[in-house]
Amino acid sequence: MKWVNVHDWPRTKAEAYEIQDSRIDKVRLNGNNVEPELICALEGAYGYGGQSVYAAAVVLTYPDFKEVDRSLSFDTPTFPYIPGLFYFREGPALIKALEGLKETPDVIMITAHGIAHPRRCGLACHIGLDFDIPTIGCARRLLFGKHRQVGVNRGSSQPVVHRGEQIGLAYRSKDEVKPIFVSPGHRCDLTYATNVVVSGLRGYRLPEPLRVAHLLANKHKRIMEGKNNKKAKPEEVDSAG
DNA sequence: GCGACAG
DNA sequence: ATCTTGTCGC
Repeated sequence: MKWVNVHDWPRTKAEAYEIQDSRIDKVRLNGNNVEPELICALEGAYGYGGQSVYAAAVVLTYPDFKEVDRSLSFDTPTFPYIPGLFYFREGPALIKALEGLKETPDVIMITAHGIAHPRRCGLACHIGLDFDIPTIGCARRLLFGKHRQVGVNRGSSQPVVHRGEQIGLAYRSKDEVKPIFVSPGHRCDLTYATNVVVSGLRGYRLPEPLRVAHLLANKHKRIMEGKNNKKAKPEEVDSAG
């Protein structure tokens, strides 16, 4: 895939906010109601000390989820993790992974928020803008907005709202497990995003595409770093052998 | 001022 | 997110 809407990468928080603010009005929440044929899932896994990111992009058929393409990437983020500016930390790794795909999916699902964000411009929105493609945010924790308690049974949900406006959905994807949070990123609405997420559930908390991407990203990381080859602590080096 | 805070 | 083993529970 091609990164079509390229922009400079910020070095400071102020620059990041500037870029984010300039993109808010470009986010579109319509234009997609057709069932996808190919879906892509994006996920990043952090290396030792959280100083490196291994990303995985996997393209699957929909709705049977057979893998047709995958791409792995590595990046050493320079931007810190700041709630609300997550894109500027993990974005480079995710973009690299997407650039390595030969297949072009109809929609991308990402472990992050879309418009359920303080400025309605979460990571999923940015990725959608970057590649001009529909994106769905599916996060494990709430970043912004409020919702009433979600019923304990699978399928229960509550709208995530802010000042009376619904910006996402808290959805119980599995009995007695914490809900997940769905919000559109770009070129789709919440209904579409929810449908795609829910139709991807296969008995686990996360929809199958993200589950696959998650496993892939972690596998990638372990292969590169070695499961038990983390940097030894100094004292262990001295006393060893 | 205090608490919250995607990964 | 990551560090980290076994272990309690369905």
